Amino acid sequence: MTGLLAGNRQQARQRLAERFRVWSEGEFDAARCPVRGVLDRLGDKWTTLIVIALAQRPHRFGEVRRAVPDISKRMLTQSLRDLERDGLIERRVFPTKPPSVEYRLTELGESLLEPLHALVNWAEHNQERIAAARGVFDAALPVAFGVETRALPA
Amino acid sequence: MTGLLAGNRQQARQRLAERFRVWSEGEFDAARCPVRGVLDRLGDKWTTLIVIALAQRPHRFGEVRRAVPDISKRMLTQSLRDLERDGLIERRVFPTKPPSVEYRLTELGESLLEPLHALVNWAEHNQERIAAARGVFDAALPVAFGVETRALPA
DNA sequence: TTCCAATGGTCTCACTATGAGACCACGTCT
DNA sequence: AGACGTGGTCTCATAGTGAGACCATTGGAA
Repeated sequence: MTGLLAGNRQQARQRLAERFRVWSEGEFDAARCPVRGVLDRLGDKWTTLIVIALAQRPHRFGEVRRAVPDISKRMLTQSLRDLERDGLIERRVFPTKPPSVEYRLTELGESLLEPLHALVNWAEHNQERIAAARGVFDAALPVAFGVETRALPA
Repeated sequence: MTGLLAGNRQQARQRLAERFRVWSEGEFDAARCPVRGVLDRLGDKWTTLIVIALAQRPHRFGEVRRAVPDISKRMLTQSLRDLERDGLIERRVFPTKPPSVEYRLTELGESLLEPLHALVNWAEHNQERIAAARGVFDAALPVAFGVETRALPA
């Protein structure tokens, strides 16, 4: 197991490093690297959750809201707009009374599910290790001591 | 191509939907779903970039800062702390004068590179489609018209 | 009949997270 | 002697976010 996995990991590492080097070359325009823009969107707290919710099936506005209970209407609207603007979801209005609106993944949005699934998978597999690490870190905080372990010791 | 890719996509879709359903069952504790916590961290604008930067090799504080130029010292410090707390990176202090500090990925952090690479790969492959979609969306904004296409038409 | 809920949003207000930049203590280079 | 680089922390102004009021309409319940 170590062999193949380590191989994949090394490959991933090298490719990411390579990408990063490429981005860093030339003057740094900040928005010069388009991946930044894309990652920012995905990095959004709600965006990812909405996409996952829509992975099941199309949802209406209220359904999304119920599926992701702790999102405010304001942010839900904004996230849906952003997602629609980026072409990841599609918005359909039906002339019912009152009018109903349905959101569904586009083909582009669906293509995102694969890498997203890889990430969610990783998160599920490693959440315990992360929780453990947090416990260790928090326990090691120099609360009882007056010792400042972070500032420069001079 | 359509066959295999579509197959993977369907699989990803179904698995994500399945996960989401599981999370949604029982009363929603918000923090009940640990994946939320992990995704929030990854969703962080800077976290991901720092991890990618460290994929190359260990970096010192100032090096990370130069690698990700538009991050403030404040957020860099905080992001590095969070990453360290989650066990994704390790912090080493060397007793040089002035003391130098090195950050490197842990094994857990390195394991994140694989799904992260998948995501970055997707972002690079699809950034043009996204940019195009944004263009279309922005062009379709009812600026010239007084028409409000978003609010309910009553 | 009248009142309430649900539809999909928008708008305002308060709070919080973020970025810019000063400051620190030390040592080295000019 | 004065400026700079080390890795941070601290304050302050501004940006982003969440809570909740509000809107217009219609259907169902009281």
